[in-house]
Amino acid sequence: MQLYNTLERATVPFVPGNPDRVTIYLCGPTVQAEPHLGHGRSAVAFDVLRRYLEWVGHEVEFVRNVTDIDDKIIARASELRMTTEEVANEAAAAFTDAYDRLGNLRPTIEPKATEHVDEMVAAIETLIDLGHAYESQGDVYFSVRSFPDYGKLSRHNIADLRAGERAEHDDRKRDVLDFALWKSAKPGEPSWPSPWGEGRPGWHIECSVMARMYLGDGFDIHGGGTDLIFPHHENEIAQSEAATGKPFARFWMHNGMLNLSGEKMAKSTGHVVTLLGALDQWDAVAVRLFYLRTHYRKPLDYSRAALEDAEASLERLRSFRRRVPGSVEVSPRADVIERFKAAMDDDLDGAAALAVLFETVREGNSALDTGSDVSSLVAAFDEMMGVLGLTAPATLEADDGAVAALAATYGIVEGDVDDLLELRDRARQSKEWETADAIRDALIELHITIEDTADGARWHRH
RNA sequence: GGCGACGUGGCCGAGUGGCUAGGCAAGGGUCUGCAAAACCCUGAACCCGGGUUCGAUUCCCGGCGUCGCCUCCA
Repeated sequence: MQLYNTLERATVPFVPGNPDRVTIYLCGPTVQAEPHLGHGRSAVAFDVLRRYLEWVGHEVEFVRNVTDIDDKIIARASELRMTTEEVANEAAAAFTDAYDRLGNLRPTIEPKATEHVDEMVAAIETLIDLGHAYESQGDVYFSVRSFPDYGKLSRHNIADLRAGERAEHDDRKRDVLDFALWKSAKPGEPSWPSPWGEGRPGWHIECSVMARMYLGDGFDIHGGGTDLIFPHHENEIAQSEAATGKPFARFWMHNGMLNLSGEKMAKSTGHVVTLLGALDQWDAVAVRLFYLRTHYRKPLDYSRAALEDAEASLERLRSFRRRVPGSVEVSPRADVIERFKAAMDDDLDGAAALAVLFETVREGNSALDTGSDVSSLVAAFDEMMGVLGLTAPATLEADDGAVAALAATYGIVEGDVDDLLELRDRARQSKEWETADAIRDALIELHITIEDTADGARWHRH
């Protein structure tokens, strides 16, 4: 298997340090507000990585942190007159809900920053002892020039960074590029005790500490969005490797941004489509398919049309599977699985993997039309759908109220879709096509599609 | 200004130095109640200008354009 390693700027063979336990750390969200579609993309990209690794036989330790203390959470809490804990818990619950609905497996460990402050303080002390950090007016900063490799991930060099520095000069820092490991607390802010007074950890040290604590030094894969390469991941490397002298993570994987009207979706600008909102509007599996259609490293543009396209594609997959009800017990067709693996082994080429899936559907449909055995194709289909996390049934519920209202117009009290289908069936039998078609068309308006088959009418939410 | 990514048919989107991506939409057909849904089939592309090559959408150089990072951010 080959993966693109940002550290090398190349796609290179991926061999786990320990094949029995592949270790992945993914930068999770800062829980200040509810998730948007971009967060979902990152979560899905790495969920597919994890599922694929497990499918090919690895055990995977998958850590995704929750940053539940930072300046923005504090600002939001004071704005809403809530505690930072309340803000964080509420947002974290929204993330969990949205990620579950997307069909992501839960991380094996989901550490919270606030539960690891002691370890962070210890790590900062180590950095001070080693001369890589210094205290200044209750803050502690990492000294960038003390780490010669600084810039190796983002391919920046210190001189260029200084030249392009836009941040205002802060006289507590010895160098504009130095970044905070510890921030002193202002009155009323949540804080933890430390040798430098009451305060809170800086964002970057949180990830360094939690990653090393759960996965050890030199773990396999560190992931996140491309927007985190600099400074966040660069700083994580600096802190960790300065402290230990050992490599921090072996592979760095970064997912591309989700764009809205050609521009990056970002909380800070309010330029967002919320994830939960999208999941109320579209089938969760369609949203997932929308992500997977584009290679994970490329930018992906959100649009209504793109989601509708994904929805239609998903329907093709589902209707194929509906033709062969139940589970299949035979082994999957080997050539299909081989092609699927080839696509996934090539830096998780989801789009190419989907092509294999759709080709399988076409071949399967043709075989069904001629009455050939399709069980090994269906088995392969199920395997691939499982690895991609697309097997969930339709997630959007029929609107019971609207259906009942429709039924009422035909004199049915508290009717459901099945009642309407029964009515339509009777109309069809007596060749009252207008009535039958009116019911069908009205149901389509309610996102319910009817399929007339030899065994009678079936319906599904679309 | 520095670093980086990308520009493929109507739309989305893989990939390759010469040989079919795939999806959506469109057109044709099968089935059917003339339908709907479903299924099958079909076509069309590689930003511009040079260069390397027997041959480039694919490699190299230049241009134009879009986007990301350089500040919090998945």
